Amino acid sequence: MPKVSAAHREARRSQIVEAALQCFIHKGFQRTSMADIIEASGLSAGAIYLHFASKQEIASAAAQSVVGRRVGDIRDRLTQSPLPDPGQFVQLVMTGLATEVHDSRLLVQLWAESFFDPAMSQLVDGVFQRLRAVLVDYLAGWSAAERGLDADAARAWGERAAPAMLSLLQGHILQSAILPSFDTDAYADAVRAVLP
Amino acid sequence: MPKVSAAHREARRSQIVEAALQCFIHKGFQRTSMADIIEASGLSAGAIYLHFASKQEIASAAAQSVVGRRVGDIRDRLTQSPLPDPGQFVQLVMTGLATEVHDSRLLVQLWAESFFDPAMSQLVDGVFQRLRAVLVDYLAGWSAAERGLDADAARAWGERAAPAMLSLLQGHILQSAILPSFDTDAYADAVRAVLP
DNA sequence: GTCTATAGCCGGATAGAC
DNA sequence: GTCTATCCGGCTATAGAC
Repeated sequence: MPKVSAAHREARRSQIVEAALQCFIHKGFQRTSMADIIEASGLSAGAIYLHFASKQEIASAAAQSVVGRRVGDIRDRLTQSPLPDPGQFVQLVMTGLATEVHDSRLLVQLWAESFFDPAMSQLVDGVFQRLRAVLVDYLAGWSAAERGLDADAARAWGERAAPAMLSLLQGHILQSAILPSFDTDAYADAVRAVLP
Repeated sequence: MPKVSAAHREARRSQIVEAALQCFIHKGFQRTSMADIIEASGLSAGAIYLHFASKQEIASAAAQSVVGRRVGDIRDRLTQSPLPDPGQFVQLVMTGLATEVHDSRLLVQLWAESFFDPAMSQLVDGVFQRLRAVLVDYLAGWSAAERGLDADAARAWGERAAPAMLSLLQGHILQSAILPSFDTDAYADAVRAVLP
C-alpha cells in the first residue's frame, strides 16, 4: 500500500488533465500535441506517461471531467419545488453543465470525437441517456403542475416532448459556443416563447 | 483561355472533393490523411496539389459542398402555401440540408472545426445567419396564419422564438448523428408537442 | 519518481521524369 | 498535365541517467 501515493497520484493526474483541458480549449483536441500538454502542465514527458498510457487516455479523462463535473447536481436542483419554468430550467441545467463558453466548445468537440472514438462515444451516450430521463421527469412534473394533466397523460407528454427539450439544451450549448453575441437571457426567453 | 479546362477542371475538383468527403465521413476531418484522399480519389499526390494548394483547402471546399448543396432550396420550399406545421417544417429543412446521417456527422464536425479554422467559422456563421432569417419569416408567417396575430406581433414573436427554433433544427442534426435509434417522425412529433 | 534526449514513424507538400 | 519518389518536420512514446 503506497503512503502518500493515493492522494498525490490523483492530484498529479488532475494537474495533467487540467493542463490538457486548457490546451484543448485553445487548440482543439486533435491539434493539441503532447508537447503542448507537457509545457502547460509544467511536467516532463516521462512524468506524464507515468500516469497516463497515451494521449488518448488523457483526452478521455479530460472529457469525463468536463461532463461528469456536475452531472449529479442537475437532478438535485430539480427536486426542489416549485418547478422552474422551461426557460429557467434550461438556464439551470446549463449553469450546472457548462457554465463557461469554453465548456460548451469542449462539448461540441466531444460530440464530433464521439463518432470515431469509442471511449468518447460511450461517454456521450451515457450523458444523453441520463439527461433524457431527467427531461422526461421534469416535463411530466411541469405539465402536471402547470396544465393540470393527470399523471399518465403528463408522463406520456413528457416522453413525447423529450427529444425537443433535449434539443433546446443542445442548442444552447452549440449557440453559446459559436455565436459571439449569444445572450443567455434572450435564449431563455425564446424557450418560453415556444413552451408557454 | 483554356479549352476543355474550364469544365474539366471543375469536374476534377469535384472528384477530389467527393473522395475527400467519403474519407471525412469514415475517419473524420483530422484523422484523414492526404494519402487517404489520394487513394480514394484514384489520382496521385501531384495531380491533387495541382487543383488544391493544401489539405485545408480541400476540407474547406468539402465543407462548402455540404452546406451549400441545397441551402437555396430551403427558402423556395417555404414560399409555398399553406405553410407546413413546425414538425413538418423541421423535416422539410432537414431533408433539404442533411438527408443522410453522414451529412449530419459532417455538420457536427464542421461546428467543432469552426472554433479553430477561420474559413470554417465564416462558413458556419453565414449559414446560421441565413437560417435565422428564414426561421423568423417562417415563424412570423405561421403564427399569423395559425394564431391570428397581426403582422407586427407575429414578427415580434418570430424574432423572439427564433433561437429556440434554431435549436430544434440543430438538435435534429446532432441527435440523428449520434443516436442509433433516432426516428425522424418521432422527432417531428416532439416538435409538435412543444409547438402546437 | 522525474527529467533529458532520442528513437521511430507518419504527416503534408514538392521536385523532376515522362 | 500527371505520376513516382522523396524530403523534411513534427508527432507520440520510450530508454536510460539521476
